[in-house]
Amino acid sequence: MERDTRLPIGGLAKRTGTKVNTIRFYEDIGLLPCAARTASGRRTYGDEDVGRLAFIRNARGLGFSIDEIRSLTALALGPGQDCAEIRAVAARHLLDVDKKLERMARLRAELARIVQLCDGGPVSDCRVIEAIAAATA
Amino acid sequence: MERDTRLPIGGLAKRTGTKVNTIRFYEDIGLLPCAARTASGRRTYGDEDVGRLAFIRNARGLGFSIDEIRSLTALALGPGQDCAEIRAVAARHLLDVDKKLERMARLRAELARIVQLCDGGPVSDCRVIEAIAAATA
DNA sequence: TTACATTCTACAGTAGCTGTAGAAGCAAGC
DNA sequence: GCTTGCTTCTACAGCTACTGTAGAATGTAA
Repeated sequence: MERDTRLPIGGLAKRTGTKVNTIRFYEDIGLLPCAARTASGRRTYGDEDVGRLAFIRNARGLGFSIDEIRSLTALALGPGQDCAEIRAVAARHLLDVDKKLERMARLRAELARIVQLCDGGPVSDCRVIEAIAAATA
Repeated sequence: MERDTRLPIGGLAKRTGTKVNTIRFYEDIGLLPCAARTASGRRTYGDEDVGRLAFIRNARGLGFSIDEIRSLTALALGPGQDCAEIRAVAARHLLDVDKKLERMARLRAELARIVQLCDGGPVSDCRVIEAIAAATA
């Protein structure tokens, strides 16, 4: 059985695909609790820390902001009947993502149109600059 | 006929939907040329400045970075036969946008799945936190 | 022991602005 | 002429979410 699998900060970094500096940064801003320290002052991490950091990284990967993650973890560690709020945070974020997607799709179309203005024609007929100057996106 | 329609910085700001500080920022970083000044030292802008700022704002709206805009204007004001390069900048940016869109669509799907884990079930069954912790996006 | 890797703190830099402080100018009303 | 209130000026701090660096200390392997 594996036990006492304490990791130094570099180990945690490798395990979670996070940079060492980022881990310290999360601790600084209170997103991660202060790490335990060895006698010489170095941070050590256990399984719980691995899980918590993995959660943070996944949430960031899903586009949650640091503040949203703060809310999520506060709710998750809180009284217990706040699941509706947790869902609300995620649902709100989903709406934001949908808005961004929509906006990006419109932008993409406009951009493609602009690039095509040049397609096939002689180089001297390029209207890309004018098209950007008149863009509506 | 309208002539001598010189604008103070606030007027240019309104005209182009840009904040005053942003205009000064663009001048600072050399994206806009140094503005002409009145006797008392205030910036004044003419039609050309309106056009150039409008171009910058549209390009930003299309997601071009400041550096890309720098390239575009340099090419546009340059020798003249660089249109292929202009198109290349825009096409490269389009590819970037496509990549981002793809990534966001995947993320959106994962997020929707997670939010749905809660749908209709009793509040105490919410698995959003666990789902985020195990997310693959 | 010597060398190299890792960690420590502390701080500067990234993009693209945005906001603020404090001083000066300007235009209108009385 | 004077006051009020808006705009502008410079200069700098702050925002998000990290990332990179310097310089010192500590750990590990040959």
